[in-house]
Amino acid sequence: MGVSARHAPAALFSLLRVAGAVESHVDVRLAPSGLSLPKLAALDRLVKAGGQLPLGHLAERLACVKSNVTQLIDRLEGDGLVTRTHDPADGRSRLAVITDRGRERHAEGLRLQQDAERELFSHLSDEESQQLAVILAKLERR
Amino acid sequence: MGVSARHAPAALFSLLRVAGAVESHVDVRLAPSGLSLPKLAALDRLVKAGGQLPLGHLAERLACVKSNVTQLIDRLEGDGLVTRTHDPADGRSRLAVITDRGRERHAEGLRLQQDAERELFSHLSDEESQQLAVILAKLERR
DNA sequence: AAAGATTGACTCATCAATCTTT
DNA sequence: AAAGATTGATGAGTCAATCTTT
Repeated sequence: MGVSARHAPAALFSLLRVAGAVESHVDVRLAPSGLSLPKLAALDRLVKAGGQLPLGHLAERLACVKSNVTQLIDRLEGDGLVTRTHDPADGRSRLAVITDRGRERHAEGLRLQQDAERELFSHLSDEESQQLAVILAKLERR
Repeated sequence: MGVSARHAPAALFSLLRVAGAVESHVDVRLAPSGLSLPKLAALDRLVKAGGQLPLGHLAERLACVKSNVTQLIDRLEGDGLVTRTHDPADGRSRLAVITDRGRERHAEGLRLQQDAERELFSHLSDEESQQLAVILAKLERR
């Protein structure tokens, strides 16, 4: 990285803008399922965990704050996709349990999300996909 | 792009996660100025436009919906960084006008944002910056 | 009627404070 | 006291409905 090293101007805003566009594209594709990306992500973690998780663990796996999960589960419960039960092992803890409708919806949403993802990234060559992975890893490591 | 063409697994979530991390990193650096990235962006458009803009035009330049600008300007007005005036040319229109404090804050925030951006992207080689620009352009074009 | 702005209702995220259970 | 969850306030974004002015 020599004296001439200069990142593209407005790389920051470009990255944020594209990420926003990509996110909203996926959201649109997801809309027919009645799911948002955050809701799908929560259902996905539950399915991957075998159907249920304490809210605190779910927050960890979603990399967000616990109060956010409380509200997200409120909405998913309102949709009938999740229920809350007591944790038999610890009276302080609540379990989020996915319902049958929740599993169906998850399968549908996952399919739509993967279609959208394939569509978006199919415009990149193998080489570009590889480059992107490297660059994102570098950016993530501060 | 041959038969073997496959994008990196979870490229979508990787992109969204990194964008979120980058955004929050910049937000942290910006915090001492009392500005958020959306507030800085609004002030920046005003400065670039010579100090004032009708709210509708500001919404266009921020690529967001008008009601969002209404609320953003509410908050900036509360901070004393912007004032609202009537548009002499059209009674329906309101002008967002940046204040002196707003200009100072903008200069400070811009400096902090640019420092953070430089820091983030300095880890990329010239070549990688170039690659990133190309890839983001492709992703943006659907 | 159409354009500009605002308001109200909602999603999603944060933080600080609180309540309950351990 | 500490851990798990919730509540309340706030920021940032969307959409639909409304008010005012053209």
